[in-house]
Amino acid sequence: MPKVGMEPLRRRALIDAAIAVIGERGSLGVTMAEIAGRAGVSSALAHHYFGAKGDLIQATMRHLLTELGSDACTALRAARTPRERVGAVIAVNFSPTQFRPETIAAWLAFYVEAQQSPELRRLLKVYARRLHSDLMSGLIPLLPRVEAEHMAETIAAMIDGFYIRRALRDGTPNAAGAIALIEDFVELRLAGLGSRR
Amino acid sequence: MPKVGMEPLRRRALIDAAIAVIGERGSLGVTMAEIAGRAGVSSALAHHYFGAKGDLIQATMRHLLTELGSDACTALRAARTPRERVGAVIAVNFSPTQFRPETIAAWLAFYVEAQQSPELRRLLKVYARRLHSDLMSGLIPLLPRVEAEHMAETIAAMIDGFYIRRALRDGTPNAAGAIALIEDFVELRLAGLGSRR
Amino acid sequence: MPKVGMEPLRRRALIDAAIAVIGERGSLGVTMAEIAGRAGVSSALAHHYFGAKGDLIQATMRHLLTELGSDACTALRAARTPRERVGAVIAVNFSPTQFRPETIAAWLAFYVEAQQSPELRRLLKVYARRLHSDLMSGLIPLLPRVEAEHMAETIAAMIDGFYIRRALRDGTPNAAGAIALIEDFVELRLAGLGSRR
Amino acid sequence: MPKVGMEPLRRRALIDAAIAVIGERGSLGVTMAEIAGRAGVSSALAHHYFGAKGDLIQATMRHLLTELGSDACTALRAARTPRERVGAVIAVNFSPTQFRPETIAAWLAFYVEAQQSPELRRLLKVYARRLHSDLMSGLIPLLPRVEAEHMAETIAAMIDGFYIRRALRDGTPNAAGAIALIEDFVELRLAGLGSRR
DNA sequence: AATGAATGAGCCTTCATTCAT
DNA sequence: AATGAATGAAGGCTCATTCAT
Repeated sequence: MPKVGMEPLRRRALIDAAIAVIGERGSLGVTMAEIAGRAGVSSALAHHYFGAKGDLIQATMRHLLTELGSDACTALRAARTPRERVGAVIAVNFSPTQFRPETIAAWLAFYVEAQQSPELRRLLKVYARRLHSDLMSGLIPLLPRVEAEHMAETIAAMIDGFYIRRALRDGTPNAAGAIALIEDFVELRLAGLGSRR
Repeated sequence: MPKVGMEPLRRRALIDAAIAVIGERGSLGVTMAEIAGRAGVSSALAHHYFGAKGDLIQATMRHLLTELGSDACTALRAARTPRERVGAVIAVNFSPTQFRPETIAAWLAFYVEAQQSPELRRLLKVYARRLHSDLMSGLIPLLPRVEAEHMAETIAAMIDGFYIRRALRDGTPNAAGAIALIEDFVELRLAGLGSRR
Repeated sequence: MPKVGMEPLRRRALIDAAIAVIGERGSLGVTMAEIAGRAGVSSALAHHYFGAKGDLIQATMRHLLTELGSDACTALRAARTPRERVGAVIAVNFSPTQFRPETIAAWLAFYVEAQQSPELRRLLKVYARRLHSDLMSGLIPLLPRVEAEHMAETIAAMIDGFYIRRALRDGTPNAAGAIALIEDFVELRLAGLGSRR
Repeated sequence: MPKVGMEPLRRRALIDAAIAVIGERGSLGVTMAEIAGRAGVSSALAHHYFGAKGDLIQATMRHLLTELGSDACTALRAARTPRERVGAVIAVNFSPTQFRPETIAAWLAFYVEAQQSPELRRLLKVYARRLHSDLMSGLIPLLPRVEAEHMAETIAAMIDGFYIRRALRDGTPNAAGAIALIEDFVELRLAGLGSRR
């Protein structure tokens, strides 16, 4: 009995395996055989579904991006005020689904690889733009445009900064601490400007 | 043309070449032959002086670390007040010698690789600790201990965050902008606490 | 042409090729490419099936050992008397399947390599022990224990000695001559003791 | 002050170093750098004095051969009767100067290498011939020609056999045991023929 | 749909050897 | 007399990729 409709299942399994393996090793220098093995299939099958290794890597990153995007979307929908929108964007980046050691490691690996691969860089820019616009959607009502821009940039840098710094820590990353420090900054800035929350 | 005393020259040339090549490619996945070729020597010579590839990589990172350390030292000596110390530490990380595309790329590559290599991780932790203590040396006189700790952590994250974000930009990184945003945060926080500058 | 179930065929072909090449060159310093080429496959495939070069070498030696072991077993089963057992053990070591130039050369190469490789040494000791016990199974009924031990040791030394000496000869080794000289010694010793054949 | 007359000293030191290193590693696969290092000089100097590596190896073997030859000569001169000559030849091969682990290992390595190198094979044949004629000089007066030939060949095989077998043992080789077993054979054979000692 | 078989290309590393000093 | 400097050549090994089944 020929198995039909396996394609989406296999693709998903391979992408999950890629995240797991890349996360564990903290590098894109993992082999196709490792990824395929983790997914329980042969490396030939991985090529069958994704073509070259780079394509699987890209698909994996796209998956991460999509997941983050939908998480952000959900969080933003639940926000009632502009200030809550800002908090939601920050929180989602440190949510248990995102801020796991393996995901963090994978993100960093992608950042580095992006310098060689225009396609990966393009994808990361998509993410950066979206993060920026998500933040701005909350900040614009609270601050003058220029200050909002600055603040969005600073928050984004802090998020990435905590990601990269946690990568050095052993053990579980401390999401709550990171959120607290960023929120602290947001509060301070908004208070200083007598913002209309 | 003298043929003696080449060792230090070659070692230095190879490390410089390593930074250049790693920086260009944004990855430690460069070949010994590339690095050696850039330095104008054979790959065999690189092995002769450094042993394995990993050793050259480590030496390169140590070099970067040392350079940053001495830059920081110099900058700190010139600072007259605690507040100036904080500014000096921030500034040095974005000085023209440090915040160049190739150096930035190399740093990121090291961060990622650190997850696989305990030795590289150790080196990065040294850097992190030093950055922290340098910042604290300026913050302690200005803030209560706990707040100083938090602030040091936040500043460090912002520095790393701007590094990683600049890696995505094409063209020259904007050091001044990054400094301004971080300084802005520092000012805000110190003002808010009515600190004794 | 079937493309499945190649593994045992390839493994065997590679081991045979290894014996041939090592035999020709009289040294383990042959390249994987040479062995693989002789077997008609790429060196990558040799690594695929055996891992490292050392593993192929070990497998090859194990093969030689196994073959000698089964030859000896067959020969011993055909022996009717203790005296015939002794003769069988001697004969089998100089049988056309064992006492060929390439096999001899391979054995010597293994002996030498054994001094560096504990694993090879272990394997050679297995062979030595088996030869000893095979000889003893025939000698014990014919001689007092101590004399039997001595004789077994001497015969073993003569076998190895003729092997190493034949390695220097050009052309076909003279198996019959070696057997005759060893048998001569056995006869002499047994006669001298008035043994019960 | 220029050092003069260093050549013979250096050559000797390098040959001794070669024996030591080859003996330790039990293989000719040692590097020129290792040998030179053991002799306390640079590898370039080894090339200066010996040319290629093969030349040093040959010189080393020639040295071993010469030493054994002069040992044998001395021993033979002290022998009063033909029977003593036979004993002397046997004994000299197991004397403390010859039957040391490192010398044994070196000999075996040479035997194996001889299969690749005509020059080394030639040297080993010289040794074999000399051993044979030394033995014959004692056996001819004691036995008919044909029997003497056979016996010389057998003794030679036993000597080489004990060498190769000792290579597998750990620890100090047992010279006395080997001599006893060979002498035992000699006695037996001579007694059996009612020889005229 | 899936895989074992197979390989070419490339990289790290070693080492004998040469040369200028 | 002696050596540090330097390299070409080669080998082991890995890995993405293809192909026939």
